[in-house]
Amino acid sequence: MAPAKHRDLNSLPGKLLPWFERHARDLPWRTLPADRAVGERPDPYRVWLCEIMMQQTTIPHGTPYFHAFTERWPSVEALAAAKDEDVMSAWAGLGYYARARNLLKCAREVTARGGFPETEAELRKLPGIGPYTAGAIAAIAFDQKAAAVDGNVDRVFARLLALKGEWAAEKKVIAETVRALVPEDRPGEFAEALMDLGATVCTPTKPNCLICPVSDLCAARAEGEPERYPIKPAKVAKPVRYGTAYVLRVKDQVLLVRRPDKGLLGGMLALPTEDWVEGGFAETRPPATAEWEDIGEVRHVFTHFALRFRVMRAEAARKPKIPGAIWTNANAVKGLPSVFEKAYKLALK
DNA sequence: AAGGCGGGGTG
DNA sequence: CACCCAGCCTT
Repeated sequence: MAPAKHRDLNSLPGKLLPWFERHARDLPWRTLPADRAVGERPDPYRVWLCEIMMQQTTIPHGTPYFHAFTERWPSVEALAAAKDEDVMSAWAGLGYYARARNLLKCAREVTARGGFPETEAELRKLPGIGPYTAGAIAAIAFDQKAAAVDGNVDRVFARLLALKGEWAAEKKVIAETVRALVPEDRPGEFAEALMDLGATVCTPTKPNCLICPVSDLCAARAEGEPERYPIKPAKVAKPVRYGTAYVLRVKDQVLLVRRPDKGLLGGMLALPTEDWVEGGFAETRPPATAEWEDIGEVRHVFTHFALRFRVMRAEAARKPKIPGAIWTNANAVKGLPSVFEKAYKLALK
């Protein structure tokens, strides 16, 4: 039996936590080490909200949304009582809209049961809470001995251990390694410290090993090319899809629709559009008969394809009967996902 | 295990 | 252009 790789890292928490006391990022949802030391704990609602919001999202992009949500819905009960369309609208532009749908589901389940569960296993059962988020909430909000392994932590440990194997398998090694290192007394600070190390020191392209508190433990550093890790599979090229958005004006109103809950941009307010296809622009099927004018094109990149989006505009004297139509004041349009926001802005010119 | 699912910032 | 980011869910 080979010795576990984490055996070499037993001194890591003792080096990392003192560093964190000096260099923790002061984020709006955090309770810093000095305040934790005198017994303060973060509000579980804010911890949960920020964790969901920051999934696959940069802190600068997500932070304004965190402020907007906590101001408008200060508690999980307040959020649970919100209207679906208000929450989806407030989430517009943040992306991964299934998060917003699950956020509401989760808020309502939590409110119904009288508060957040405190263990990783129970948190994991709630919608939108996966392995990372369950560990993060349990550790940060409830002082549970749980690990929070996000992209930062994956990168840090890929380097500490100089992992060269298949990435999906190595991520499991990392998860077990981190789990074994979580200190009993300060699991939340340990989770935040690892993330901060990855975000501010052990960065993707130019890790700053000279200021790293655990560089002496790092196998990749010893090899000399830490930036070579993590070794991930090559990404496949994104195909291009083509689509058309329709901006139909009737006096001061514009035609919007709501997309079905499942699938791309699910549950979001949108401009009418057909399915987007590869190979070129298809025949147009506008939502109403009118004098349609080709306004131009916007481009947008999604996770697994790029979109060339042609924008058509027309003006009608009266509102045609259109099932599902959401007629909206043209100057008060809000809550559109970015791709439709781009298209609509083009049509306003 | 693999693929769907946003958006913006950075080099 | 590519890669990355406080990942989760479905199939």
